[in-house]
Amino acid sequence: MKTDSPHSGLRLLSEAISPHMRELAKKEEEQLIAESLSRESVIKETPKEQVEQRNVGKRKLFEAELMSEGSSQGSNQDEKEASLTRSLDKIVERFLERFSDKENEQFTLMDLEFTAVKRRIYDVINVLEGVGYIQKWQKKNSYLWTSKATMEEKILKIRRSANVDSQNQDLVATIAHSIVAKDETFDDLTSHSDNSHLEASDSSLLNISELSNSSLDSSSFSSSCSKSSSMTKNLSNLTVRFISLFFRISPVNWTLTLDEAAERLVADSGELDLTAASKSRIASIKRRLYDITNVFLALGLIEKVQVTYGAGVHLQRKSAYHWIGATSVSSADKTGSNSTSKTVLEDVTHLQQKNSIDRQCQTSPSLLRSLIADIHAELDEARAHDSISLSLNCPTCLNQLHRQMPALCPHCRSHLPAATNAALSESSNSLLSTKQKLLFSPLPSSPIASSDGPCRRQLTSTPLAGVSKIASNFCKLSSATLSSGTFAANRKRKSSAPVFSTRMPPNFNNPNAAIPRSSFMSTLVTNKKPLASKTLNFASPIAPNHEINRQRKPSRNGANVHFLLPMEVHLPSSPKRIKDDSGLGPSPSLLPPNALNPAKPT
DNA sequence: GGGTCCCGCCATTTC
DNA sequence: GAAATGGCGGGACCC
Repeated sequence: MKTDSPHSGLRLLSEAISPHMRELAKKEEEQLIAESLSRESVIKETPKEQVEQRNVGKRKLFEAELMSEGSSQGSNQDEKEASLTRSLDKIVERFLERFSDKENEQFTLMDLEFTAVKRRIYDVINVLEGVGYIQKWQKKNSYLWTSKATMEEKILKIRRSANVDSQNQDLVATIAHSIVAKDETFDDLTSHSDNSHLEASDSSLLNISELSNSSLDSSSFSSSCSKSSSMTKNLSNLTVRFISLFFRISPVNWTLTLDEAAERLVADSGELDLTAASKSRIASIKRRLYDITNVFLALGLIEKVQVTYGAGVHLQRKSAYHWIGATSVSSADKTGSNSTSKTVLEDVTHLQQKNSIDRQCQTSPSLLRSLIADIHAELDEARAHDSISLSLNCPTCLNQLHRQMPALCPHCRSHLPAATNAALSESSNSLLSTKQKLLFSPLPSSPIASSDGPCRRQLTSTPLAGVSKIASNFCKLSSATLSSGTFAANRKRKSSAPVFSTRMPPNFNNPNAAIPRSSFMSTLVTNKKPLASKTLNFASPIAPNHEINRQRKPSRNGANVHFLLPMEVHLPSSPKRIKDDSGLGPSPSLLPPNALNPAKPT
């Protein structure tokens, strides 16, 4: 745009808007210029003050220009000032009002039929771009409002790129392999698990980078973490990375504190240390995350919750944000239904995560490490008691073969015949299936007939089944049912650690029972921008049972109880059986990046 | 005193 | 060179 004075551009812009606004802007411009000139004639201002005066005038003019024909009915300047939307969530609401029924609509800032401070609009646009609602159009000052479906698709991509699924599938595969590969040590297993986790994280960084379709060159994202420093400086990219953190840091409960997120984002860029610069960087990122969360709250993508760490005198409470997807709390939830709050991700992907192994394994490596220890103990016990050996012998050395996947005899290292391998494989698969059923079994698909209203579900004592049970939340389980399931009765689990309590509090099934205030609290979010809406306890998953049990409490209106899974707990690097855990300790992101990848003992 | 978030300076990018 | 864009830190406000 060719301009010959600071105000000529604004004049051109004002000509493009309504006659009313054009008149208004013209008057304001004349008034401001007149005021400025009169001041200059009386007071000798410094150049800086002059510039500032001019900038203020320009800002006011532009903000006036952004006023719509419909909303510009106010006759005086005070009303206009008051009507200027300044907060990000309000601006998002205006965006949604303006574009809620639109799809793939191109627009410029001048097309926005609401009043807002321009600088804030840029913030919102950038976040909306990161979410996928908006795409920057080819030419300057032009944007494309896509659609909710596009946004959901992008979020799904972000989540997939977080590699949670593949990461956990790797872990499951590792566990499954360990079940049949008796000679694999626990050290190897944990080392493998952690490596896969870190590899997944690293690759997710790259994928997330590629996902960002901002104006920055995507190739600059793909080389190293150190280069990601510049990535985090772009609000759109920061938005993408922030979303991915929900699935990376907290793959089960999708809940983050801003401290964790900021620290992790800085750590990802290789800047996390104890220097003042690093702390300043974290503080700066946090400011941006506040902006992003405000937009997310207005979009209904997250909800604000309170999380507690530890217990007793060590109890710490913090605000956090829980990813809920694009669907707000359903009316069914508000009326007391047992249904979960459905996320858009579920809608889009049709993932039946609730009872799937995949879902069950979306948990922390440390938890899985503990589980692996359980599995080994259980298998040792089973082998000892059930004599699960195979009556197949190596044709070369005649030693007895065990259920192992390699096609080599473990004794003489000779190649086994195809028929022997097939038999071994079949037997291994059978054993694996049995053990998976035993160890990973989801909740029974058929509800158990119950005399006290809603269907009850049988449960197992398996830690992962416990995960599933909590994840599938809202299942009403009486303590009697919980402790008397067939599996639980038949299998006396010798767990190394109470990974998850499978016992509900005594009065859980009795809505009239008094429940202590300190219990798990969850209330529905009624406002788009709630204050502290939920209280979640993120005590260690391997904390004593009573700690877990204290987490549960019906919501204030008795309508909805959210069970969120415990946050990741970092275990000692030693691959010993986990005996206890206080549930305290630094937040995951405070730990060095390699904390999850203890050096493999040599 | 810390969490939150609005304000606006000013560097960078775009035209 | 002007305008658009947006990174960034200050600081007000609130609890």
